Amino acid sequence: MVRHPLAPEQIEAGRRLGAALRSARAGRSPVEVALAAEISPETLRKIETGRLPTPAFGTIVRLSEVLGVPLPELAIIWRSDPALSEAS
Amino acid sequence: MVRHPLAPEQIEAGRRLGAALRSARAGRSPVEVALAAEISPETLRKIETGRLPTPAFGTIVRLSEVLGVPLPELAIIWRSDPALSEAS
DNA sequence: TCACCCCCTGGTATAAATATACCTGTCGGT
DNA sequence: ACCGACAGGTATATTTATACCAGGGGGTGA
Repeated sequence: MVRHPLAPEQIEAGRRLGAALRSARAGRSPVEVALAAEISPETLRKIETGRLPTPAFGTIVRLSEVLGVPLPELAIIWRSDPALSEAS
Repeated sequence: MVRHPLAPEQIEAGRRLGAALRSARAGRSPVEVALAAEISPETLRKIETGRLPTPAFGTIVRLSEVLGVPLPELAIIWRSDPALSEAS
């Protein structure tokens, strides 16, 4: 295999990331945020809904700036595997 | 067009990011770091040389953890456009 | 009620890029 | 002579990023 399909954990991580970004957008217009982050509104929506689970680094950097969410916080959300905290 | 080709600035950003990651790896073995970050050694080398200019968010997150480089620092490196500081 | 308008969902489609693997070769050490 | 790190080429399945579509709800105004 030349490129592994995304693992279920990564898809889950993408869902958490997207949900966090959407809640961070709060009341702001989706098009306004997307254009400010220099991505298309379609792409922003797919990221928020988790249909693009692993966006490019630069895309997340721009979104974190536009939305005012610290990058480490997004990293924690992305890494946090619910199965781990469950197995305490 | 369905997806824009990478802009020259993004390729430059990828070069800076890769160079920073390589210098952060310092003396460590490339395979050791790659496996710790759960990516293939080939991929790590391509990121370090800038041939993968915009890696996935999770890939950079794992590398920043393994190498001990703070994520915001990588973001700054990625964003810093030399043309901007030149135009002071 | 009806007509808009905006946000949102989920489907299809497609060029460009990632992530992986293999290969040939160079350069320093040992 | 060998080995590990490195560069760069080719190849390919999977994914991103973009765009379009048909439609569902929730307002608001005529």
